[in-house]
Amino acid sequence: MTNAALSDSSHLHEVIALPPGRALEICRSLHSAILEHKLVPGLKLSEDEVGEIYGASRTVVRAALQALAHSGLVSIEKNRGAFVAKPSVQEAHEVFQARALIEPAVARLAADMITDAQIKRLYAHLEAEHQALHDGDMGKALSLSGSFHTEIADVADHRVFAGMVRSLISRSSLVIALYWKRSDTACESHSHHALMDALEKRDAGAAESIQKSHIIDLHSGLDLRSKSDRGLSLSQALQDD
Amino acid sequence: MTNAALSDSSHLHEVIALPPGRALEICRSLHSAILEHKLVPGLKLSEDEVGEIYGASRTVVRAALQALAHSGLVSIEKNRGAFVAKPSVQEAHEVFQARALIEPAVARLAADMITDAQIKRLYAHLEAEHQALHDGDMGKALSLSGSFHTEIADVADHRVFAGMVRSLISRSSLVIALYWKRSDTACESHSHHALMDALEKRDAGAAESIQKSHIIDLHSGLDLRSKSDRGLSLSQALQDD
DNA sequence: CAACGAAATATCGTATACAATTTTTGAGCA
DNA sequence: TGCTCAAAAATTGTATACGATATTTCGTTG
Repeated sequence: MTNAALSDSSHLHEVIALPPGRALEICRSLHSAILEHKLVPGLKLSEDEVGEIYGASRTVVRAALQALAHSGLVSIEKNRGAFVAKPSVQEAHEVFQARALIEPAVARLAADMITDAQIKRLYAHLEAEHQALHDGDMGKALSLSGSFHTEIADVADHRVFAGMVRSLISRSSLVIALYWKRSDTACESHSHHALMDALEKRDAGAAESIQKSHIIDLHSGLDLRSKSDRGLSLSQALQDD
Repeated sequence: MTNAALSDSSHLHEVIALPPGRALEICRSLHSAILEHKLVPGLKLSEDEVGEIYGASRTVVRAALQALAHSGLVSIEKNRGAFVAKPSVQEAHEVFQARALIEPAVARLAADMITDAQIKRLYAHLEAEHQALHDGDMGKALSLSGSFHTEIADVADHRVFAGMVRSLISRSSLVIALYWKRSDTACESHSHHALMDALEKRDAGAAESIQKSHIIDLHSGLDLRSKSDRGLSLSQALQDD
């Protein structure tokens, strides 16, 4: 089970705008599952099926799916149903461009107001991330790696930016599921440690520039060539026989 | 009636993530009404009442209200219902801080790729804004003033930023309804014309800095002192008798 | 045997009914 | 008059039923 203290779903209600209840629970559960890559992009989320799994009626499930659709994790097609979203190459670029603009500004804010308790908490988070990697639980490691960013936003105590970051992190998770090309997912934690150093020194400028480099680095770890550039054209595929 | 060609609701489905249907129509209608300050912050949006107005069942109305809740225009309280959102002073600051970061970057992008047809369209938009002011239709003028910003985002052709700008503009409208202190709402259009000059020259740097100044100027037009500073304390109110 | 098309099935869209909760009302009392 | 509390009314939360649309199946035909 995901450790609630280190998961980002505890504040989800602030960005999901759903009142507490079963719809929110289903929403959180699906959210976690998608972030851990247990549900792959494109997978169909049938209302009946989801409802049966959680023991809820379609009314409730629909509310949850619509909430996830609003945050970009699910796409709903009229009269066809809900699917785990499949961000296009274009959207993948846009998500990381937005992160490169917003997250450094958020890191700057966080450096100016972080408390000792929060520093401790973030180190514990890194430790959990490290542990998940050690255990070979990639899904959890990825999810924790993302929620590290949302926790920075929480430190900045800026609801509006925090909401944006949460949404961007979620979509990044889908982008990574679709387009990640690097094998060394572990290198991430190095950047996170560097950011922690800057935060601990309350060095806002350093925090901002480290975060910016980190996002750009992540962006460069994606294979965002268009399909035709990736040799998946029909003619080439047929020649392989 | 709002001119559809100049309203920002035509692209709403992209950010609302609601499939076409009556729910989206209700959503759009309420959205416009809130942006035109026909519905004031804090107003209760009863499901039955809204449903009767639009001739739809509560099921559909609920979907619309939840969509609006997610975009921050409506707040839903468990077992109490939906209300037009009432942003706090803190949130008001945050919304304009976010705009000051994002919109200048968007203006820069827009300057790099704006077409002649889009320039023409934007000038027509400014003309409509001017006309609304001349007619004394404040609600429409305010709404058009906001949608000018979302149209810039559309020019930039960046879905992710456009979605954020749309959401921020909507919330700004609520903030203005609650906290606007300046009487000269017309001065806005001067900034918009200056931005158009920069866009027409494809001067990305100028567009960025003009937009940043414009947002900061708007922010400074708000009275965001906390309640106790505004002389609305209980003791002072009682002394007025 | 592949292509087409119609019936059968499955899934979503919407309305409505009932349960749970909140809000209002007003009777009783100090 | 003003307060308390319980009953009534109103409103939201959820389940279910039915109609509309999409998908699949399968028999027919060229």
